[in-house]
Amino acid sequence: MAVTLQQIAEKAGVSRGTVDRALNNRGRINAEVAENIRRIAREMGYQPNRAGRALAMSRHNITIGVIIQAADTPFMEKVLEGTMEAKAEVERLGASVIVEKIHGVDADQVVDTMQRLKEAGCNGIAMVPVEDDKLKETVNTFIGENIPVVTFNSDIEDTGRLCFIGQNALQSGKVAAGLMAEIVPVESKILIISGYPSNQSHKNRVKGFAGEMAACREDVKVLDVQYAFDDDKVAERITEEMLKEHKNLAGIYLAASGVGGVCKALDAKDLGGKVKVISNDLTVRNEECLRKGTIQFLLGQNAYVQGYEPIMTLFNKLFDGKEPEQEYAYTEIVIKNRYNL
Amino acid sequence: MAVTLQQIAEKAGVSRGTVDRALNNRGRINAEVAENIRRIAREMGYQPNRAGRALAMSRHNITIGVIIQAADTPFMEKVLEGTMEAKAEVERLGASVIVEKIHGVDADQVVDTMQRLKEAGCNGIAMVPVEDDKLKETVNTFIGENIPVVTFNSDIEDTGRLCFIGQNALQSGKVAAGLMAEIVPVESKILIISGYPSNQSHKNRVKGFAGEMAACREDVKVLDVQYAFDDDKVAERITEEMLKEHKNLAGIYLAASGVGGVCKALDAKDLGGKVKVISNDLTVRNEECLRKGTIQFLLGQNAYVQGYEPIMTLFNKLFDGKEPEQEYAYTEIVIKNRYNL
DNA sequence: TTGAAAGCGCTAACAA
DNA sequence: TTGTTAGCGCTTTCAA
Repeated sequence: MAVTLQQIAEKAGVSRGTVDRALNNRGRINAEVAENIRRIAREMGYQPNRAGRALAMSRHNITIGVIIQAADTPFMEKVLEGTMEAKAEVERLGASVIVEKIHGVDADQVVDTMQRLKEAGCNGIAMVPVEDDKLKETVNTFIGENIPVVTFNSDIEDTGRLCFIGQNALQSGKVAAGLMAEIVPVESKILIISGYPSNQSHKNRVKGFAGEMAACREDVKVLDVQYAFDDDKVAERITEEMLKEHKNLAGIYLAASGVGGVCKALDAKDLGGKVKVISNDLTVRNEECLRKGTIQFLLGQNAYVQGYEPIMTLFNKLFDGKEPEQEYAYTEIVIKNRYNL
Repeated sequence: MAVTLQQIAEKAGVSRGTVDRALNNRGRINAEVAENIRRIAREMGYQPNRAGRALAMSRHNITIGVIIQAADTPFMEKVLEGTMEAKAEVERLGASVIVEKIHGVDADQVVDTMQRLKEAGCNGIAMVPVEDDKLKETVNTFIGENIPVVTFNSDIEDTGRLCFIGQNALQSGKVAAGLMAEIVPVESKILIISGYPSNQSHKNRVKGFAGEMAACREDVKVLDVQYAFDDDKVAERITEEMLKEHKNLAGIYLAASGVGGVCKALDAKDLGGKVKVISNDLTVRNEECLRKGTIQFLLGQNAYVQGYEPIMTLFNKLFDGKEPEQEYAYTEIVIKNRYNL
């Protein structure tokens, strides 16, 4: 059996309350007595019982608020799945989680939701932020009021937010480059299709890809970046045009959405599997293309973890006082081919 | 706040004990009353509080025994890491975990250890088994005595063991084939180096690789399987010989250990990066070769999960009565290139 | 500065 | 068949 507070108390000849004060640095205790108790606890290998702690703490009514973009994409659905799992898990330990879905990328709405969550008694907030000054300000206000904020999926820089959980977009681009470098022939051309020029994460993927490609395959020419605005139709048109223009186009790196369009264009010319395609996000449709062989690799960003971890991070902070291990918790970059889906 | 037994009891006009009996099917209760209570619980969205449950159950002294091969390989060290993490986690909920490391692959020793763990009061066993009839018998005896057994890393067939947690070796071979098929040129030759002819998991990897290779790259010739007996020296010699014998050797698939030897042989002829190498296991030395570019891909089998999950699976079974979701819990097959290590 | 005691939600033994 | 109660390990309040 594990060591309990009571056992330590007996050995130290004091009461349970005193041991508690000593081990949790609650003050109101004689320094020597405290030191002695800590020594005994160390010697006995004391590990606090989480169940007992959770039960006693359940009076504190720890509440975590989550602000998440509406789950209208398969990716966000997967995120939400992780969120709901984490919610169930911490609620079984006596805490509460309030999930607020918002639609579109409206900073004001995010700010309003934060306020509402605070009024509802939230002790911590996890959210997918948008780039906005007023939002930054609000985040810092919350921090000042001792309400930690965790960002996930995208980050909001220069604030006191506790940590960010999401993908290292630059690294993701590099991983794609490493794959592409292995599978395209010498002296060939490669096309990059991105989403929005303004999107930070798309930008970083492209940067990582182009940089690494230049570094390890000097013979390959990377064409100017095209933007598909996450639109299959646009991606299809771009692909068609570039295929026409560049005879020896050997590979396409999709830094954002548009797989469907690219595949349609390739299949129409019977080039599926010939022109190598590497893309992002493990959506059902993307996986289909992978299985068919029209695309060669998909890079995943572990949506589930992105939904799950922020809540757990906040819970650990609020419940155990444990700070996250690092400020940037990058999720693993997952490589999928048709066999390990 | 979450719903409690007490709240249900009040609404149903009965006592907490009765609600407990109803929701946990403990019998000794009027069927109609029970049904009514269950309905109310459902309506109120009752979720049992894990902390309360854990605390009450801690009198049962749930003990889990783990039998693991000595941690003298980096892989097993990683497994052990997962084991220790899971141990800490369930012990913080009031259970106990006894980890027994054994040396070599001696069935008798495994059987002895199982007996010892039973005498020490273990209510469940997680282990890396070896193929042996006496061991099978012992496993079945334990099952008969209501002590569930979970196998991990390797499996033991035809017994009543609760489940197996580990890699799908056949699929791992296929994933490797999918990668190799993308990176070797037409009309080239590929070498397979396995470990032991008798090792089930090596055999399955080879089978998966060869089968899939034949299916998707008819132009490529797969040479006869060579065995390196997990020995770098042997792997090196094989590589040297085959390089001499086959001019257009384009790829090597290593189904077991020996990466160091293969790389040495390739580097000696300045063929690192030219002859494509795909291997298994994310050991430090292997990762080094990947970073240097001498090998192209490593397939991981998530050692940590293999150490962690068996304990959690047993704990869920013993604590919640929850059966594992599937009999074969295959760990994800992880693809690593030099950028996502 | 310390001790005593109540209570968190649940299980289980005992009493009715 | 049902109710009552003690107790799991911990936190926290109140009293000493």
